[in-house]
Amino acid sequence: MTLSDVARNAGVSAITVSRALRDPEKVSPHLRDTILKVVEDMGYVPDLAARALASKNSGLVGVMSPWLTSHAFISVIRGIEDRVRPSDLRIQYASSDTGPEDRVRQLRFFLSQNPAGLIHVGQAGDHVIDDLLRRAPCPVVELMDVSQQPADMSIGIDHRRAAEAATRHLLQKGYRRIAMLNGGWDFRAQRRLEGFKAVLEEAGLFDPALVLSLDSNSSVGLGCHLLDRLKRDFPDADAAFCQNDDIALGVLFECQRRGLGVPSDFGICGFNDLDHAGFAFPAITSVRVPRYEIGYRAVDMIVRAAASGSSANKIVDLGFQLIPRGSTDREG
Amino acid sequence: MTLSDVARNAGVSAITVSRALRDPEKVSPHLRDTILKVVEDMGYVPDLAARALASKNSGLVGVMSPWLTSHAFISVIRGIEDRVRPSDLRIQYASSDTGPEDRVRQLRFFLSQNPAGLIHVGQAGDHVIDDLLRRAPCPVVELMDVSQQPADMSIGIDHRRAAEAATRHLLQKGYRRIAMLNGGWDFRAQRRLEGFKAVLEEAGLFDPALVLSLDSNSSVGLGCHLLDRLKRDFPDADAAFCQNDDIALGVLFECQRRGLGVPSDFGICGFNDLDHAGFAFPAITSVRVPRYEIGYRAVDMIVRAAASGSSANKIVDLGFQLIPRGSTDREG
DNA sequence: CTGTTAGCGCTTTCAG
DNA sequence: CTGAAAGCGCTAACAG
Repeated sequence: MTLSDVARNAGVSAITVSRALRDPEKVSPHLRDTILKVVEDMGYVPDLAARALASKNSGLVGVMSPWLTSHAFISVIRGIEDRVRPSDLRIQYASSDTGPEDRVRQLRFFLSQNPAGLIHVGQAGDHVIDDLLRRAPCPVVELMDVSQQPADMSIGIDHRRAAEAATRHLLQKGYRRIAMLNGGWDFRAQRRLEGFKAVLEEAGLFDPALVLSLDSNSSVGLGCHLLDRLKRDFPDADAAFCQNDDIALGVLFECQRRGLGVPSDFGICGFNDLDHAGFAFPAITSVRVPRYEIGYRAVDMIVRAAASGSSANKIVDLGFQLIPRGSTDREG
Repeated sequence: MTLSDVARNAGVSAITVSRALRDPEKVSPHLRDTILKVVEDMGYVPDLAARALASKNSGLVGVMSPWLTSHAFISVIRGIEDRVRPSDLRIQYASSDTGPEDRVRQLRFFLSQNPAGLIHVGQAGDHVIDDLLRRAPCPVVELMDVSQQPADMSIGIDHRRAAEAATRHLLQKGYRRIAMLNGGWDFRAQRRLEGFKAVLEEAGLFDPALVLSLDSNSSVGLGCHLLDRLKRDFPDADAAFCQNDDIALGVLFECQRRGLGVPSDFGICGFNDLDHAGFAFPAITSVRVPRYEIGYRAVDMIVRAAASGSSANKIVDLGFQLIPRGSTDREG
């Protein structure tokens, strides 16, 4: 069933039906009602491929992230979806955690579809990707560290400063042998390491041996494992800055298993302020990142850039917030 | 830049370039190499909208779920992505947790795109949706309880039997005042309630007052909250069958906060066997659902159905597995 | 194996 | 406010 079928039944031309559907204002009220009724009755469904081809406007926003399936990204997705719903855009997600060549392939796929916008959770230093993003014929928002120059626009927080705040907090609470526990070393994690290192060096307390990392598909398990290794090799370690709250949760459990008192014997600070952090026992100190808002505003930036026709290299720093809780709550 | 541009530069006709790109076998090796080189040099990117329009084949698989952003769905997505990657399909996700009319809108959106397949995480009893799915001109896989008749195909587990197994386990361990703690009551949760109820009634131990539920956007917080309410109103409650592992985690934390011994004073059984269940202290007994495989095979079923042209009302029961752990490990 | 012709379903552009 | 004509970029179907 096509637009012409509807047009015939309504006694008008195809283009008028098209207008009644997309731009009701441009059709006389009477005709509009007739047409919309026929559309309804026939159960007509427009063909988006044809529409995209004819108008060179797909209404599609591509989201590309290596962490599509991470707990932290869930809130970002919620924000994205909420902002998209009232618009006439659609979102298509692609995970890019499968090596650089696949990443390029995914991006090409998006570009094949005349996207209305692109949201990219960056991997640093991939020139091919950077180039493609820079040339993309649509607004591009990078969800990343705001300290970097984006291809087009970016939104996020300053991860280095967030790490500094967390590390200072641990120092203030009197912890002295502070470890940093990590999953993979993506760009953000590296920025956090810089902040962590800078603050501890200033205090004369930085020990590179206390920076542990390991790839694992279970973050909670990783936390258990890393604490285990840490306490085995460095029994005097007295706190951990964990790169996400799942790791922090694993560390907490492992402390409980070993009978290590938290926060008295060992302090734990997480990152992201996921759901469970505030409800754990003890509750886990964490760095709150406005993830929902990052997703929401990323789409918003695309909508606005598309409307105004220019994006003006916008960089939005949404800021973070350290949330002190029981897991570090002892006298400094 | 279009196919014709490439064709001109390669000194062939457009259709030959088209074939070299999609069906290299059908073009002579020499010509193929020439063409692919020109494509590469020019950085030609095919227009998927035009392709979809001309071939009536979008290569798009729609995934619609009310839990796109739930922890349990993450593994399903991983399975989906892994199976899609080597194929020439693309996935588009839509969340459908925003009311029935929006759900229909989302589905229509997919249908507007000539999807190659549809994956639907079902909400029971929505006739409009059921109808649309039944009429859909493509393979449809429902991720749901396998006890139901699907519109086309379905894959999953039998939630009622899973709940029976979990409840029996709690009985075996000597728990007698067993509560069921729940988020929303979707279809699966209702099936689980049936199983829970049946087993307890058989033992003469079912008490409807011990079935608690509450909507909340924080599952861990919900677990804390529900345990709180449970112990306040029913101090003799001695175990909880939680509808997911996040709730179970909240219950565990709340028990710790109250000084309730787990598993001695209170038994906890979760559902899904999420990452953290096995690493908690004590580790949390849970029901393992093959979520990754459900996603993987769902796409596989679509691919096969598309290839064979028929789906034959396939229903695949992947089975579950009760994983007994510390949180219920006491002498019966 | 390669090319020609026609047309997918819609929208743009330009007339009325 | 409405319509006619043309064409978006690609591929099916047929021919050579």
